[in-house]
Amino acid sequence: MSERAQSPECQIRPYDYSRANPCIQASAQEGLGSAASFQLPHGVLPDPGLLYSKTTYSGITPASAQSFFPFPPVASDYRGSELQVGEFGQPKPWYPFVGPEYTGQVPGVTAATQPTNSSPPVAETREQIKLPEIKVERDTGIEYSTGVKPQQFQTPPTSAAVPNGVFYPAAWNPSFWPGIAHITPPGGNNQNPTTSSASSPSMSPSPPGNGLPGNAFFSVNASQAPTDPQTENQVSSTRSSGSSSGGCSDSEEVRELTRLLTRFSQLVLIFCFPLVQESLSTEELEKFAKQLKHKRITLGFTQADVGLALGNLYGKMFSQTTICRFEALQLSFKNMCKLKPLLQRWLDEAETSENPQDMYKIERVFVDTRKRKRRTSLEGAVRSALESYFIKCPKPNTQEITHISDDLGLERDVVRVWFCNRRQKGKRLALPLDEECDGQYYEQSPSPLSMAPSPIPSQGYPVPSYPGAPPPTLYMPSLHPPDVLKQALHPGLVGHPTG
DNA sequence: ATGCATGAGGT
DNA sequence: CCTCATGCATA
Repeated sequence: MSERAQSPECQIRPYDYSRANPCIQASAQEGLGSAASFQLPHGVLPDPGLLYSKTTYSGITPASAQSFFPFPPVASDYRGSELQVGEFGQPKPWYPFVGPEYTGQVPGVTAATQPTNSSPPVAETREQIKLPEIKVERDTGIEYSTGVKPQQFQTPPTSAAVPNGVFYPAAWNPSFWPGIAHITPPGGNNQNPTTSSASSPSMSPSPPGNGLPGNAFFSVNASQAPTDPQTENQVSSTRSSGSSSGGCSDSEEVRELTRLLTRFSQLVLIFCFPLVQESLSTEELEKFAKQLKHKRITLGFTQADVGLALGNLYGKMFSQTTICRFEALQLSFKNMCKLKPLLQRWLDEAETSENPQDMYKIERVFVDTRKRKRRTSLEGAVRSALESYFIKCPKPNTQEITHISDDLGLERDVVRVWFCNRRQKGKRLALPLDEECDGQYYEQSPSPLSMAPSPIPSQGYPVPSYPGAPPPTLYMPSLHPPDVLKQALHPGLVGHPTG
């Protein structure tokens, strides 16, 4: 591999994920909780060539900006960037806000804070199964109201394939993440994770439990894997003995305890290992993402297929969206690190198995009981207006949100969510370097919302001059490469009416 | 591929 | 109410 050591100077990537290793740190330190702090070596600079970002941002980049990673092949071109400063000798004209704030979209590594959690709420539910062809109506029109709507997860039409969708009853336990679920209560309730195991099926080709050497940890046996009985006395033993309180003698108990401890430690390893293991660098992630995409395509899988396959492997599936974002390196660094091992395993299996296709192409449909609000589609003008507001104040307070919503005729919540998403997007895409600053990133300063796009009369918002907020115009630096320009063209953003 | 939404954790 | 991870729905 081309690893470059990243000497400070040489650095390659804009911001590198390498710094990261949050996981490791975290685990080492407190065990997962603290992941939040990643820091980059400041010495590292992104390459000059990559500067795009800031600029990009200027325009409020619409979508394209997303490419934060240098990912040539894949879709995006990358420009990364990041640094907030023009270290390269460049002045950073583009910064609208003062320092910390929003620089632009740069690849983002967000400092995350997630402790290991991440198990999606839904997952469990989903594990329910599906029925063969359930066609659910997507929008029943009713959406939000009542009920439950079944959702189906089928491979997209576009996708190549899935001709033979196999449905599996998802029998696994809710434990999506290897071991996690069970860890806690070793003695407690997870007595038999195995229950469902029987059904696990499809994955047959690769033994859930042990097939992968390198990834042993993932074996997750504990959780879902039904198949590996042998694995250390797994559950069965535990469970049986445990339950039979009466029959056990002390020695047995001791043994049992020992076993539990052993198991526990194993689980801990399983759990933590991945974290540690992936001390990935940006480069590695990029490379892996490319590889994944390439192989995936070669093997004929769609992103959705992969997401489903992960469900089969781990009991935790992912959506096409997530896989897509992974390939495009659009997830936070931490998130990338977390998913990489899973995808790696999938890749390994897919490659090794003879006909992965059969194995993995499965369709599952589950029912999700929750109702979801219908997605609001904001008009271009409205978006532009929001962008304008965002430029002025990325983090509006309640009052400001209200103001904006009134002004634009949107629901407050819609506005709030829009800002949340916008910030998230901005972070994702941008900025890595000092994440430490992240807090400051979008500071909530007195926002000068006065700048209403067009219609907005400055209602009474005092317009404190945003400290960092320079004239919007700045955002559109002329520097950008073509792509940037495209983005810039985005309808309203650019113009930002100075209103 | 991406926009808007949801929900778990955190403050 | 925020951030983050994720995903449905859609462009």
